[in-house]
Amino acid sequence: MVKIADVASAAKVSPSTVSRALTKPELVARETRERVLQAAQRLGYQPNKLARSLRKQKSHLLGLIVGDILAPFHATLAKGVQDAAEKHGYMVFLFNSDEQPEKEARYLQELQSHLPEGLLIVPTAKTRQHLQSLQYLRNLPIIELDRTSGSPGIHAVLAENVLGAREAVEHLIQLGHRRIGMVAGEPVITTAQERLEGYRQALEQAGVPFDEQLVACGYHREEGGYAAAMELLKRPPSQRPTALFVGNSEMAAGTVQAIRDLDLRIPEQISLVSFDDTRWAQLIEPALTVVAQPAYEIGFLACEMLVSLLQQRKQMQGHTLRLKTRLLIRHSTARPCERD
Amino acid sequence: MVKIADVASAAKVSPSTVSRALTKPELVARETRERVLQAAQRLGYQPNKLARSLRKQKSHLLGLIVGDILAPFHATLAKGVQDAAEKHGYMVFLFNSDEQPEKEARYLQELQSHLPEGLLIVPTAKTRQHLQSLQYLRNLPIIELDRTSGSPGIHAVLAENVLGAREAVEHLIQLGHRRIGMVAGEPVITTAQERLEGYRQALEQAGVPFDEQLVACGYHREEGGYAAAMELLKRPPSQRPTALFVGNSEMAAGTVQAIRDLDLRIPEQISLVSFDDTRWAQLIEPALTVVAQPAYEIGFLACEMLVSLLQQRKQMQGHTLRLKTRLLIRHSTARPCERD
DNA sequence: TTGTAAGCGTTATCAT
DNA sequence: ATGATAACGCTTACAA
Repeated sequence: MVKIADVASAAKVSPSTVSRALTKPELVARETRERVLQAAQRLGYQPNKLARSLRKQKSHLLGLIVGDILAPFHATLAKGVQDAAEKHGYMVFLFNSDEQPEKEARYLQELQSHLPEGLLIVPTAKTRQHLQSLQYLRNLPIIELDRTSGSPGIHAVLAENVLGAREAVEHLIQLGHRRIGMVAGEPVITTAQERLEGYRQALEQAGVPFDEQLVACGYHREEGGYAAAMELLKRPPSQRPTALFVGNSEMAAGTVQAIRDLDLRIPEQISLVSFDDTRWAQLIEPALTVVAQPAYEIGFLACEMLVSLLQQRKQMQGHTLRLKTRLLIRHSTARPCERD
Repeated sequence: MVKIADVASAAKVSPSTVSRALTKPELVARETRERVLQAAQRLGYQPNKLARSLRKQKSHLLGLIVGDILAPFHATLAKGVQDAAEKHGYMVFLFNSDEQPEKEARYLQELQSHLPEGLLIVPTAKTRQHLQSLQYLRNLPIIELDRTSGSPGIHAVLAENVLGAREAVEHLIQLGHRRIGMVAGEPVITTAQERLEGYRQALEQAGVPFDEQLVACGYHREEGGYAAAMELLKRPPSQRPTALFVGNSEMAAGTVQAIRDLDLRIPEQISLVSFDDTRWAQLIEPALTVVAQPAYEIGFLACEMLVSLLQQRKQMQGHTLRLKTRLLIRHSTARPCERD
């Protein structure tokens, strides 16, 4: 590994001059600067960021913890973050909590030891308490993505979950549905809460009484969605929902399976609308009506927010950014069946 | 940030003793050790990995560059790598080349400055030449994933592309297809070459003459797949393939679109088999017959291989690991239409 | 404008 | 078994 000292002797100057020529060119005479730059080039010099970070007490590193890189939503978040980080010259250390608080704790600790300058995180239920014991990390600017941990004064970039859910359910109501079921996620997660709230609001506004029998909460993954949908769809035909609103795309996949296993037809016998747009939602037939989230933008803007926080002196008050969702009406929603 | 010196004074020992107590406990008296450990615990001490890496000249960092984290195959690779890395106490620095050689070059450089101990990469067409100028990186153990750059003596973990493709095409032939088209990727990528080769071999073995008119190469993404499929399917009915073999899942999505736009029915009018298994391939109807790649295992084993290389003294000879694919026969393949 | 020297937090070496 | 010291590669006062 060629280091500053090597460049220095090659250019016949002191190490400090090399350092200056490279990082503060205006402080060094043009002639010297060129000599140094050439030597550096010739030797293939690359600054050692470890040493630089240690000395400057700045790592130019950002930490990112997502729930599950295999989920397109999270992968897209991560891409947005990375693109924004790159734009500002930051590196991103990416981890998966796999939605497991213990893993999250481990990674937070690991991350801390690399002295990141800021943290972006899709929190789990325990994020708040994990952060408490991490003295260094918790004093960093932190931005939460997608959902919040409820930590006081924290920054967050989220989707308009309530509104998005309301629009989806309003769409169903407008089509004439009254018995609308919801496949909701685990209530500990704020997105699940908010989407449920949107569902409630839409019903209330339309004067449809809220019936908790029509809400099935469960594990937020595909299996959970399958089980929850089954529970709702197995009710006697006269009480069975004519439409289902699903809280995320993974549960939606389970819901589609359940519907198929029961030999129901979309949208003739059951209308379906889900949060999250995915490749498969577009490709199945009928294509799914969905509430699309601006995943890339959430990641990108969160990172921009973090960088701007880093560039200011003082910690700003906690700021929450809410990004609009878009209801994409495709072919899984229609008027309810006549028998109804 | 609490450092070793703080722990040292709290435990009334020297910094060296703290360092030893933490990293080589057997070298320090039990009593002292406990005092140190307690002090460290109490103060919430976390070693500064920057300093440690600088001093030890070992970063415990691995670099990973994938083509596109948004593609499920690459995301899964990354997950496998990270899980294996974690198992051995390594951290992974993850980048996306977006399949662009220029981005790859930038990230390789950035990566190098953090002194990773090894590199895992899904190479682009220029990886080989990029590595040439990176003196530090190119002397590291490097493992290529999914495809190879053709660098001499390099290690790689790949799928059995030739065999996988051959099985897929043999399956079509067994069903009675003779006019089988291939939607191939860009020939610069070794996976595309190999899958094409498998296609050839299957035809040859069955005594079906190879017809280059039935092979459409193109950009490996969805648009490329759409265009290529269109080209093949728009031929006059008597020359139109009765089955299509597609080189990867993104092009397969484009192919499905093309088939639908032409109002052809799968599998009655056109059989379809593609490389890569994805969520949508399982969920569309009919579900797609695919050649599934062990993406997670490729990532995991590649990382294991890298770690074992790091733990040996000398550089081993370049070693290539080929992992088996699995032909998953679902419902997009059937006997060709009678008119044929 | 350039050089000298100290220090970032660790760990390895050498004493004791 | 423990402590003093130097060194990893870089930046930055301060001095010249």
